[in-house]
Amino acid sequence: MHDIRFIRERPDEFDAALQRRQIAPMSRSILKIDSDRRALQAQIQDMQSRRNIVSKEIGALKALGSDSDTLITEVNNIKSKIPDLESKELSLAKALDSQLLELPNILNQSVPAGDNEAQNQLIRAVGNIPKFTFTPKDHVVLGENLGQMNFALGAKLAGARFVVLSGQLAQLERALAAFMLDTHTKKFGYTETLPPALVNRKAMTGTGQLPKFEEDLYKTGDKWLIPTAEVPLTNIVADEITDNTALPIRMTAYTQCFRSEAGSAGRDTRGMIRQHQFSKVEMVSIVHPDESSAELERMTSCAETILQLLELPYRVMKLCSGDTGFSAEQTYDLEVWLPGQDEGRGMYREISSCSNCGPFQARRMKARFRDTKTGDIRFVHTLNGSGLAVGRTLIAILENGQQKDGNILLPKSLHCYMDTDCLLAAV
RNA sequence: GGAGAGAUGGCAGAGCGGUUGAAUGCACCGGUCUUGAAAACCGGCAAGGUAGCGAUACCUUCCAGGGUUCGAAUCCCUGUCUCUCCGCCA
Repeated sequence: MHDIRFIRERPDEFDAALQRRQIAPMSRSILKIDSDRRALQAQIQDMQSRRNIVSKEIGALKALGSDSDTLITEVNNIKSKIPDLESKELSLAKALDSQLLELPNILNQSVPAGDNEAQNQLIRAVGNIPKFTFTPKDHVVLGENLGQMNFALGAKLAGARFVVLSGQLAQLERALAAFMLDTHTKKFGYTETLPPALVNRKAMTGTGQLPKFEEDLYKTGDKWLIPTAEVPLTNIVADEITDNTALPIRMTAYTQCFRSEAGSAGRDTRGMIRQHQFSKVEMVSIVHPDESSAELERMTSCAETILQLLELPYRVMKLCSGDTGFSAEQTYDLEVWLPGQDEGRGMYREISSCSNCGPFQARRMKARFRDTKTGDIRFVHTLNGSGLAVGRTLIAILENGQQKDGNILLPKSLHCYMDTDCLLAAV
């Protein structure tokens, strides 16, 4: 959400920021509503003030046993006029709110201009792309050869975009989650957290999924299934005022994530790349405004460490203006190398996304901190990042570790979690 | 699911129709004292908004939404959540 005072003071700057998001100027229409509302508000406040004064006088007169009928008439007269003005004021406030809630975050200056992912900026590539003496297979073939990845069964139980893992692959999923959580908690100081997987409308609005992206979400009753643990983790600080001394707050969680994938019909239909349900280890940081830029770099490197420890080659991309998400000021994507994609030619695929949301989410959810020295109360900055998407990591392990015979060599970091260094093909 | 109790400032906790935006304690901030610290003492300290250059004034908010009243933290209704007891249960 945007600061209305910023729009009042610097409407041109605001419109320019919208422009970068391919949105037409809005400051004029927003400020019109805003000034109408404030005029109404001033009028209401004058009446309320008079009402309060007269009511106190009535009280004083009653205490003396004097007659107060004229004053009561006056107050009733004022009161009869207030509700109408209030309802007008309320509808303007709602109009303003609904406009502001649907506008995306202002991009950081450093975000490169661009229409789509093709214009994202390569920051660095890390690790060696494996060379194969044979045409590498994709994870679907590898998983089915292991006899432990069954898409037909997923379809039978739930429908398209579901899978059933079994045996060592099911264990691998659990091993990866444990390995990631252990790394983030022990090495990087994140607090392991197990949040609800269903949340209310308020939480979804706080992080920015609602009101604009309802169609991407699954809903049951009056609750929504989380599309990412970012939602419950970030909303932990909603409506709170924490002392600056408690910052930064760093949390990590392993959860299932649910996405309707409404906008991606036909894309990535093969394999486990894009499922309705997937698991992810998420990192969330709540930080002082001065620290959020550095925290984004730190968080990104936490996610990178996982890839490095798993010996997976990847690259870091800085998202361009057209590819940066609604709530983010700035985003780094980590893309892992998947040698089995594109008929065995291989390609990079997103496996993590680390974003600095600045005060955008904090303002929506009223997450603030108090500077105990100055007494100032300000909005915190929030960041979130995947560390990592577990299903896609599993894919990467299979495709990068594959041998000619269909066996899968596991990275050293996982040996103790898997009690083996290799998955053996069943066929 | 049944029966009761409750929801007040960062926390604990008074208040139960008007002078209460809210006692008191803790925490926090400033100061006195001290070589320094602790203790003690003094002072400050809710949030959001509107108007104003500003001192400041005013409005709203005591879980949320309705209602009663000239006036509601206080009374009534609904919802949400919490606690206690009983039942059921992974």
